Amino acid sequence: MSLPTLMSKVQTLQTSLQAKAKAEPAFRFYSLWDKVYRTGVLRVAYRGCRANRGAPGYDSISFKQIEDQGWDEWLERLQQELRVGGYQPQPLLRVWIPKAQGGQRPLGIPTIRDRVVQMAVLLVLGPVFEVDLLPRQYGFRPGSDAKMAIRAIHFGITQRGKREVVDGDLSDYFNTIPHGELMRCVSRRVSDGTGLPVIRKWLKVAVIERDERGERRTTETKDKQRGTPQGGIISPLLSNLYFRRFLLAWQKFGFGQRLRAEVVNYADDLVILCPNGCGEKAMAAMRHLMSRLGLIVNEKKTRLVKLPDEHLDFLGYTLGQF
DNA sequence: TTCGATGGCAC
RNA sequence: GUUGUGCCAUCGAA
Repeated sequence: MSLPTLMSKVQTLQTSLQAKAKAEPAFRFYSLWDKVYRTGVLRVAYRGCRANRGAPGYDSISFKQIEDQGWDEWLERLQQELRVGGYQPQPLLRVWIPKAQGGQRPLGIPTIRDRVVQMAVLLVLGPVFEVDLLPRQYGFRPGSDAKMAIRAIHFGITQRGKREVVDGDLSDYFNTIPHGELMRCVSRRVSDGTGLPVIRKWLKVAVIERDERGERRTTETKDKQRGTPQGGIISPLLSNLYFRRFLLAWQKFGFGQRLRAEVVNYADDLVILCPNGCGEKAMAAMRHLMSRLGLIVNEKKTRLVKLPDEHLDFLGYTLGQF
């Protein structure tokens, strides 16, 4: 079948899954795995991974090697494994990259094989969870970008008169997300007996670090029962899914109404727009809820900004001096 | 409008 | 030695 046809078939699948999720907010999808290993989904997933032109993982197998050997046969073998349930994720390759503000960030690079499977799962699960994510979550989402988040903040400041802004930052967010709680977020929509264990394995796979002396194997996420790999294809979605819990708690405990405080979220960054006199309370409430969620508020980077005297730096923009 | 390449930005 | 999601821009092919 031609590539455009496969693409449209995948899109049709995605829109129907999303429509189902939208129509039934409490529906749990019980047969998602059989969609993950559909030929169309796997081919689109492979192509999507290749478009990134990313480096190989632990097994050192590159896109070129896969294609020299025959990529459709490679995909068929993978499909067979996924179908009979023999699929096991390979370890992640640890690479340290320098951060912009200094320090180093640990990447966990999956093998291309695991990246393709994760992409296939994202193609299927993404449209489902997209329905559940909240409007003020702007990071990592189709059709949304940093500029929209900035516009929302700007609107809150100028049109709604919010003059106290909590600039919140979480320390090492991806690596601190608790597995149990996260899997509960996934299980709210997914009851698939094959898919859920695979996602859990992705969270818990070993990490291989290479240096001059050789290889070192660690099982940090399995031991701490926390963290989603920085480099995993579904990690951004999972991070949004877990941050949603904070926003739901914010709603549930009535901080939005009581303090008239609106939260805007982009990945691990958040801003709380508050009227005069509410900023300190909102910041304290945020700290409390975050610790309840097992997350670490970065005290050095979290602060209360009082406009218009002070300004706010967020997502590469500076707000407050108009 | 939809795919391929290149570059940039946010996290 | 550099993963990932999303967005934007340019070029190319239909």
